[in-house]
Amino acid sequence: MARWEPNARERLVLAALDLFAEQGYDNTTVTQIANRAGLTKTTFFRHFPDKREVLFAGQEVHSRLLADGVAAAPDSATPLEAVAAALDALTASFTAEQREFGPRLLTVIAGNPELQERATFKRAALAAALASALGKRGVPDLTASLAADLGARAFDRAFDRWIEPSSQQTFTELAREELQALRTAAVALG
Amino acid sequence: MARWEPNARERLVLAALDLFAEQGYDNTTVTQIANRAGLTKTTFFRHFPDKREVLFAGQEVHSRLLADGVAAAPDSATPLEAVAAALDALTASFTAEQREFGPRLLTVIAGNPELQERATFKRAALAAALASALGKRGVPDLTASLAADLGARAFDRAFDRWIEPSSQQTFTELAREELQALRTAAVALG
DNA sequence: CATGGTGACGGCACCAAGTCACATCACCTA
DNA sequence: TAGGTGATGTGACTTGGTGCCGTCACCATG
Repeated sequence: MARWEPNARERLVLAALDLFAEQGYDNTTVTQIANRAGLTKTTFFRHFPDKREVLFAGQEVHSRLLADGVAAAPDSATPLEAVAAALDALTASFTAEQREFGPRLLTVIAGNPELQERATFKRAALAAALASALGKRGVPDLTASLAADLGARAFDRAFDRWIEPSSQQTFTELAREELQALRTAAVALG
Repeated sequence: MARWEPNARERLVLAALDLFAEQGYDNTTVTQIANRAGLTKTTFFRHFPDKREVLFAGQEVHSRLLADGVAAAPDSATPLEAVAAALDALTASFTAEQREFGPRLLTVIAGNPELQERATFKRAALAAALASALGKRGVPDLTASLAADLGARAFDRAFDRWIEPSSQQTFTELAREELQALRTAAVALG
């Protein structure tokens, strides 16, 4: 029999989400999170660099999915088509479990400025990954940066719609819809 | 003779900028900043809610300038024209002193992820203020949000150019140039 | 079977950010 | 001259976060 239960990381995430929802982010200490997961504070910080990150871990994976998606798009693809391909790859990686926890996650984040700050930063990181990947295709910086922003924006809006209980469409379908709507709105700015 | 020298806030900002530049953000304690300014840690936190904010304080003023600038634009103005008017108002409020400290400020921020996070958040707050002001003019949400993002982007890019020693143009001129370039690039995405 | 290495965890001490209650002193006004 | 006000100082406290060291299970190799 094992000395340690498996999935320590996942237990920490779930414990944190529970406690944050129950008593608020500020009123929850890292020690409480660790204890609920049957671990200690030290172990928590071995898995996550700081308290906030327990809700945002794994975004490097998302950045890579986006970058690879852009790189895999055909040479003939326009910048926005490449972004669409990247969103296809990213959204396809999401699971039903992630959809299930979505509303609680957004609620907790919405209730705390520190978490909003981290969320904003992570979103910017995703856009930066997209822009960098587009740049490697030869897309001019300004164009790449704008197309990347539309992609990040489409992802956020699609996520909001996807996690709604009444939603029937797939995450990928929603992201494509949102990107198309953003493209139309952007062109109409001129 | 006074017990306290005046301009405590300003002294704290200058002390912080100096120390961050000298020995790095992480290696500088709030107590050090306060002592260099002839004050104590408690007083520092009476002026700034946290250590990072000493470099970003005063951005609420910027948000208000943008919002008021949008509101003051003529009814006939397009969303981007309203954004341009807001940028005029904001950029006109900057002083030669702010330009002088710009490079050091950006260098310090570039050297620390925590500060980059706060900078990203503040930038998003500016865009949100713009978008909200546009919404009050009846601009649709999507359009307002995109136009606001172009505005925030133009501001950042113009600031980078403005603080360069070789720069001859005014901040306002640079912001208008950048906004125009972004508009062109956005329309070309279609 | 024995030995030693590795990896995940606990325990503990420590530093610095941030909070709070209370004291102090200059300045202003009656 | 007395009292009020506001900015500051003092010191104790909580908590996020780091670092060092010990412990135990597992695994490989002889």
